[in-house]
Amino acid sequence: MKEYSPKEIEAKWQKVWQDTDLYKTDEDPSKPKYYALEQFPYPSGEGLHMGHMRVYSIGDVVARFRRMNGYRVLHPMGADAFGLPAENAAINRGVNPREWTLNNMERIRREQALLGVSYDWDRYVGTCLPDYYKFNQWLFLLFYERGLAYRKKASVNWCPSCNTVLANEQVEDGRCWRCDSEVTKKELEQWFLRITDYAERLLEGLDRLPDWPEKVKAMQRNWIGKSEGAHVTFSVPECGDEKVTVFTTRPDTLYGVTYLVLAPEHPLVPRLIKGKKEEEPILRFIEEMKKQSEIERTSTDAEKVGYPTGAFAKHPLTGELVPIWIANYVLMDYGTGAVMGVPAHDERDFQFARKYGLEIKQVIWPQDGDAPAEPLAEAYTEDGILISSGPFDGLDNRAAIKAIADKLQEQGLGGSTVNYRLRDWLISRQRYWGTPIPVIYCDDCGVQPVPKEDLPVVLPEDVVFDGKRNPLTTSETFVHAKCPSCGKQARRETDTMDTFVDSSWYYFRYTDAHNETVPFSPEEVNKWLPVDEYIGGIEHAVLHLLYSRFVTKVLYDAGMVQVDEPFKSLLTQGMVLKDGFKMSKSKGNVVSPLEIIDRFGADTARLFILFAAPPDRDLEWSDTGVEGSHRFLNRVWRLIVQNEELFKQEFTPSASLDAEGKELRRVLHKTIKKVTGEIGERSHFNTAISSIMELVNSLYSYPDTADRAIYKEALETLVLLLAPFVPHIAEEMWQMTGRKGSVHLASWPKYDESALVLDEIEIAVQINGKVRDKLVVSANASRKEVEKQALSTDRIQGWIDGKTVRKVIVVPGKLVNIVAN
RNA sequence: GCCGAAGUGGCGGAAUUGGCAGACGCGCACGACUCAAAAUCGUGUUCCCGAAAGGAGUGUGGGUUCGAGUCCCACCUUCGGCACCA
Repeated sequence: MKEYSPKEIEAKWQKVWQDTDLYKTDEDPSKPKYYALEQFPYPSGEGLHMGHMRVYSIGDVVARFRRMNGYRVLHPMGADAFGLPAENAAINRGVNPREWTLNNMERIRREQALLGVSYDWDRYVGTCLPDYYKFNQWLFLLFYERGLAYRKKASVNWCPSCNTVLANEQVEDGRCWRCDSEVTKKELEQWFLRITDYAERLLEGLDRLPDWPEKVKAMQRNWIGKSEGAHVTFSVPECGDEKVTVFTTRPDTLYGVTYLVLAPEHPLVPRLIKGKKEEEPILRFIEEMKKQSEIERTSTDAEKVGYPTGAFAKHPLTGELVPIWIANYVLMDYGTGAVMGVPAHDERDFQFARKYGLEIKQVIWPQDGDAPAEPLAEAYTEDGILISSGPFDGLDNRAAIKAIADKLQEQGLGGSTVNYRLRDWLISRQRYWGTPIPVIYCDDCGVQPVPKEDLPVVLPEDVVFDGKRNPLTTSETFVHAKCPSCGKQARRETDTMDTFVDSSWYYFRYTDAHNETVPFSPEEVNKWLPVDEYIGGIEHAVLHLLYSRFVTKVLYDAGMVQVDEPFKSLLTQGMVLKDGFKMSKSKGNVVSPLEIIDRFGADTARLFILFAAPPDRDLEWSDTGVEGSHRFLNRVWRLIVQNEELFKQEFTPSASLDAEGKELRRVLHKTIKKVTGEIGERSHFNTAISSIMELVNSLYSYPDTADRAIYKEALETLVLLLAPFVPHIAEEMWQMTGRKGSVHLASWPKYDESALVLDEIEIAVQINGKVRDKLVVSANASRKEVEKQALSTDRIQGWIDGKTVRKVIVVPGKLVNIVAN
């Protein structure tokens, strides 16, 4: 008998598919579209790992399933190829980043092909190639024209190890997302994209994404950090017209303010303390704060430390003077960098007031409680009724939030406002291997964007990689440029763009990958977007996925795309674990996909990874599990090979099937229904596969003497059902059944609801909810008949003997429950 | 502290609308084939007691219901995100 030899057939079919352009995108406009997309890989020097293997296997099932179901499917692949590792390789190994990256891209592409994935390689996109990054620059200019790209001097996150600034989203627990070094602060002039303008739309859009995991939406909501409250402006009489505006979510407690606190970096601080005895210690304190790392500064259990400035602010409604303090717990980059202290109704303020002996004034009182205990033992943060609040006394505090904000508004002293935690996206990077920001600085004309017709601004080759400076600053030919406006000598921007800019629009580019004049044409992009299923890792929940949504909304506003959300459905695949831990070199628990493919074939590897867990859950690698999957494929293989003779025979479907044939037909159609639903509706590939396994078990126990026509049909259908999961072996077996043409172009089988109906059904008979007997009844038996039969069996009679039957519940087709006592 | 997800056999996991808990696979045990082994095929496999009948059982405690892994209330544990956020 012919042996199953994955090596041989996988190489054979991969070549055939390539030679026949089998996976070239179907453009037939009469078919419904489907865009299946997996996050493109970062071509590091490591090659393919199990995480890749998993995401591509999932995406490939989705794409193949849709193709067989009559969709025209876009299923492209590319590489996210700019970024630090290539540049560091250049420094450490003395290689050229471009060559290094192109080699890695080629390698990962080769390894992806070994998985047997159905990509349209003609649409390949590599972000480090000038024909791609040209349009990063084009898009930057679009943002600039629309007032969404701006340059400002700000205190920014600096990674001392990567020698570059980072966006807020790229700092995790005060550490660099890539190298884990502690991030410090630096005052630098940098380019930002105005994502904060889109905060509300980014938040609101999440409600229109029912097919996104709740988890990711929650993370984005958290990150955007919407907070409703009010601005309140206090004046500082001793400083003339100076004002301090605070943000609060509790304007209802305004009459309980007994002090203000400013962040140490607040611009007003120097004026408040100038010439006072407080000046010296406060300046020392500010210096100390500056030296602290982000981690120390924002740690929840850091001791609250404050200093009085000696200055006082005038309460906007009472006119009372309250002391102004500065303290470490107030952050300059949230709200206004100033807060009002209401110790009676805020735990943190309470703590602070206790420590420094500040006044605690209660202004809210429980609805039906007794007079407030003096002094308060802890902050009262519940709802209640206002007291000691002038005209607002007796008002419910919820109502007072609005009433007091309105009053402030009326008097021009503040009013309701919304605050977001989200900061603008800092995109400048002081590194070489990225897209040059297309800007020129002219002494006479100022900031000058590079004209679109001059794009791309190409990365120069004459640079020095010494690990100390931004290499671009070492290229004379690059730095010196002519001012596009006046033509005089000018200086070119040497920073490059965050690579997350590159990946925030690549899925548009796939629709029109070779367009030389614009990033993509509206016709092409509108044919395919939104992405119907986007598959990738959870680690991009607030990075790539947030940036992509932002960029899409800007392109929507610019009239370039018709969608304002790029990814209709999102599937975040879990990690691949070994012995309970993420695979990593340092743990020494890495299993190489290529080794597995070499030993068992890609089909086995794909099958195992899809079968071992639902896609969104972490998956525990199991060597014996892989062997099990391989065993299953061998089992299927033998089933087909053993029946090669059968496939040569023609059958006219028999008018009446024998009992076994009928049962097989029922199992077959049940399987089609199950597999179709599990892939198409639920993305539960593990249960789809398990039901195929059950079908195979049925085929193995099907007697030789029973109907052959249905047996043959079941075998052929089995191959079709397996095709999305294990494309090579399915293709080989499809040929054995005598079919011409690829199984991957065949139609997905349809199920016949009437085949699912049974003549007789086994139902459970319960007494008081416990199963006591089983009963086989005719499928069309009436409730009454079923009840009668259930009550009449010997076993049931024995159980109800001496008891009174109170009630009998008949659930048709399922069970009978007899209530007796 | 706030938000999100999850807790089911020895293990991965299944049970889609409240209806026979443990599908499918791994592992394990036994059997067949074999001189033997591998491969393959078959049988069994939640736990306890038992010859059988039975009893217990989906993190814990309560509730709703004829009936709860599934719904409600209160808690525990684990994982993930945010957080001196005003």
